[in-house]
Amino acid sequence: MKRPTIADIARRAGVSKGAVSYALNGQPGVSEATRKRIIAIAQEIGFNANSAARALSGARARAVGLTLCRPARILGIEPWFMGLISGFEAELGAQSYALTLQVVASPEQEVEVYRRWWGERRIDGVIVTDIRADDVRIPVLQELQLPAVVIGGPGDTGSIAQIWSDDAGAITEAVRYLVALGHHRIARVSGVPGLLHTQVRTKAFDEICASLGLENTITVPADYTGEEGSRATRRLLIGGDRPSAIIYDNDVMAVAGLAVAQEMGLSVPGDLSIVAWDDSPLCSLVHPPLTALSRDISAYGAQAARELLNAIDGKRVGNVEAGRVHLTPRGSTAPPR
Amino acid sequence: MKRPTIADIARRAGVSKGAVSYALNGQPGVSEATRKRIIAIAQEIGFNANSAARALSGARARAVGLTLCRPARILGIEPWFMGLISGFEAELGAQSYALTLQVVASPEQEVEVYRRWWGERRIDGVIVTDIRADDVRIPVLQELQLPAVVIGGPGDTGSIAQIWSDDAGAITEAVRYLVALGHHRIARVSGVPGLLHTQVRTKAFDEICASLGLENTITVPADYTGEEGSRATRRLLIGGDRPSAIIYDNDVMAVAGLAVAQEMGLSVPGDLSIVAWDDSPLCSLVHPPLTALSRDISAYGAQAARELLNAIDGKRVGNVEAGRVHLTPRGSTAPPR
DNA sequence: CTAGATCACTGAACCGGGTAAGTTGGCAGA
DNA sequence: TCTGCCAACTTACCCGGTTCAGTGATCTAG
Repeated sequence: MKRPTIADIARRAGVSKGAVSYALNGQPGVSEATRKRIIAIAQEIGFNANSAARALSGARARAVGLTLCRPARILGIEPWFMGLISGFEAELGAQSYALTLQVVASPEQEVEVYRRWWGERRIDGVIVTDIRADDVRIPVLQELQLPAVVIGGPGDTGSIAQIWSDDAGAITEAVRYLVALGHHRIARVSGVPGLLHTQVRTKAFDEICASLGLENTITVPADYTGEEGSRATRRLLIGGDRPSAIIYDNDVMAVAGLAVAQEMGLSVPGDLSIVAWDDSPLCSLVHPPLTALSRDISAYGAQAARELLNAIDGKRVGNVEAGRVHLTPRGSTAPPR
Repeated sequence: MKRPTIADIARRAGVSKGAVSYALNGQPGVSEATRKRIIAIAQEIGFNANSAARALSGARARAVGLTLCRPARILGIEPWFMGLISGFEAELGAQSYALTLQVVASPEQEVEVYRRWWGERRIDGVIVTDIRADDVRIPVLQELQLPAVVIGGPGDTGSIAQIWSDDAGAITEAVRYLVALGHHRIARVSGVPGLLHTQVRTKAFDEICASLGLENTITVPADYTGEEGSRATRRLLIGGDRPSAIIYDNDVMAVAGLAVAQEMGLSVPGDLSIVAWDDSPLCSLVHPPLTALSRDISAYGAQAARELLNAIDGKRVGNVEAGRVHLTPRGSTAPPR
C-alpha cells in the first residue's frame, strides 16, 4: 500500500508542495481557506509526515532515547523502570515523541550507544539513570552536546539538567519514625554503592543515626536483587546483636528480606520491622504489607520527560527536585517486642 | 559539533559519495584496497550513517515497534514485559535495530499508533502482544501490510506470524502434578478472559479436570493485578468447599494469593498449595517460594524478534512454538493435609 | 589486433519533507 | 497611470544517504 506524501496532497489541492508544508505546520504563507482545505485533505487520506524526511531536513528526529543498564533478571522484576517509562510516555506521547529503548551491559557500552544514536541522528536527547559519582557518561554527553536529563542526584553534572528526589530527607524521616516506635538497633540494606543516590542515602543515614545517638547502626551493601537482599538480611539476622528494624533501598530486597525473616521463624513486625524504598504494588502484595518510602515514580518520569523536551527546545533547564517522598506506614513496622 | 557524513569520507578518500556507500555496505563496485581505506577513514572519524537519510532512500527505518497496553501500575510490577523486552534487545541490538516503545490505553489506540508509525515510516515492523479472539489489530496490520509477529495463541492471525508456547500442555502438567500429590479440589485464578491464551488455558484446564474426573473445579476470572488476585483468592477460600490447591495465571496474582492465605491463617502448602504461571524471580523471593510453570521469557522474546526480522526481510514466517514450559516445584505445593 | 566484457569508479537522480528566494496579482496611494 | 507593497503562492535547492546509468581503463578471447 502506497503511503500518501505531501505531493499527493498538493496534487489534490491544486497547490505546490511548499504550500502544503506551510499549511500543515501552521506557518504563514497560505490563506486560511487554503490551509483548511489542505488540512481536510490530509485528514481524509490519512496523511502522516514521513519521520525520516522530516528528520533529514528539519534536524529533529522527534524521538528520545533511554538505556537500561541492568541484567535482564533484575530489570524484569524491578517496578522502578516501568514506572518511569510510563511516566515518560505520558509526556512524550502528548508531543508525539517516540521513546527508543536499549538494554546495555555497562556504562561504557551506554556511552557507545549514545555516540551511535548521536551519529545516526536517531534521537534528539537522552534520559540518563543510575548516575554514579564521576560518571563516565557526563563528559561524553557534554562533548556531543546531546540534550540530556539526569535522573538521580543531586550531584555534579555540569551543564546537564538533573531531576532528583529528596532521598536524604526521606531516610531521615524513616529513621525518626523507627526511633519514635522505640527502635534502637536499625540496619540498612543498600543498593549498589557506586550509585550517587546510594551515597546520598548512606551519608544521610549515618548522619541522622549519629545525631540521634544510635549505635551499632550498619549499612550492608547489596545490589537491588532479591538474592543479595536475602543474603544481606541473613547476615544481619544471624549476628548476635540483631537489628530490630531494617531499611531496604528498594522494594524487591525488602520483600526478599521479609521472606528470610519468615523462614527464620521471626515475626514481622513483632521481631523485626521492615521499611522498603519505593512503594510499588509489590509492597501491598505481601503479608504483612510493607511500610514504604513512597514517591510517584510515574510523575517523576513525566517531569523528567518535560525537562528533556525543554532542553531539546534549547530552553535552559537546571536542577529540579521532583515530588515529595513520604513514609507510608503499613503492617511491617511496629514497636519492638 | 558537526557530524561526519559520507561526503566527508569521500573527500578525504578522494573518491565519490557513491563509492563510499558501496564500500561501507559491502556492495560490489569498489576494489578491496579502496574499501579498506574507506572503512579505515570511517572508523577514524567515528562515522555513523544518518538513520533518517538511510530510511528516506533505502526504505528501512531499522527500528521495530512495541506497544504496551496495560495501565501503569500493572506494567511496573509484571516482570513479563521487561523479560520480553530484554529478549528482543538481545536480537535487535545484534542487528543494530532500535526498539520503539509506546504505552497505550486500549487496543483501539494501539491501532492508531500502528497507523501513525506506518505513515511516518518510523518502524519496519511491530510485535503484537495480548492477542484476543478476533483481535481488531490483525485486520489493520494486514491492510497496512506492516510486518508483524504476534505473541500468544495459537489462534487465527491470517498471514501474520505467531509465536506461542504450549500453555495447554503446561496447565495439564500442573493439574496432573497436583492430582498426583493427592489434590481433588483444584481452582484456578485466570487472567483477563478476553485474551486468547487465557481461553486456551481455560479450555485445557476444563478438559484435563473432566478427564481426570475432578469435580468442583472452578476458574475465577481476574486481570493479572495483585488486587484482583487477592479478591479472587479470598472468594475461593471463604467458600464452604474450599479448594486445596490454586493455579494462578501469573506470578503477581500468585504472590497476592499467598499473602491472602497467610492473612487468613492458612498454611501454605499445608492447607493450600499454590502454583504460579511464569517463573520470575518474584516466585523465589517470597516464603515459601512458589511452585511455578517456568518458561524462558527472554528466549521467547528473542525468538519473536528473530521472526520479526525475518518477516521484515520478506522471508515467509509461520506459526512457531517457542521453548518448553515446565513445572518447577518449590515449597508452595505439597500433599493436602 | 580488435571487439567485447569486466572492473572500478563517477555523476546524477531520487527519497519526502523544509524553507529561502523569487513570482504573481491585486490594491492603495501619489 | 505608475510605483510600491503585501499576501499568497511557486520554484528550487537542501538534508545525507542509496542506486542506477554511464565512462574510461584494463583484460580477455577470437
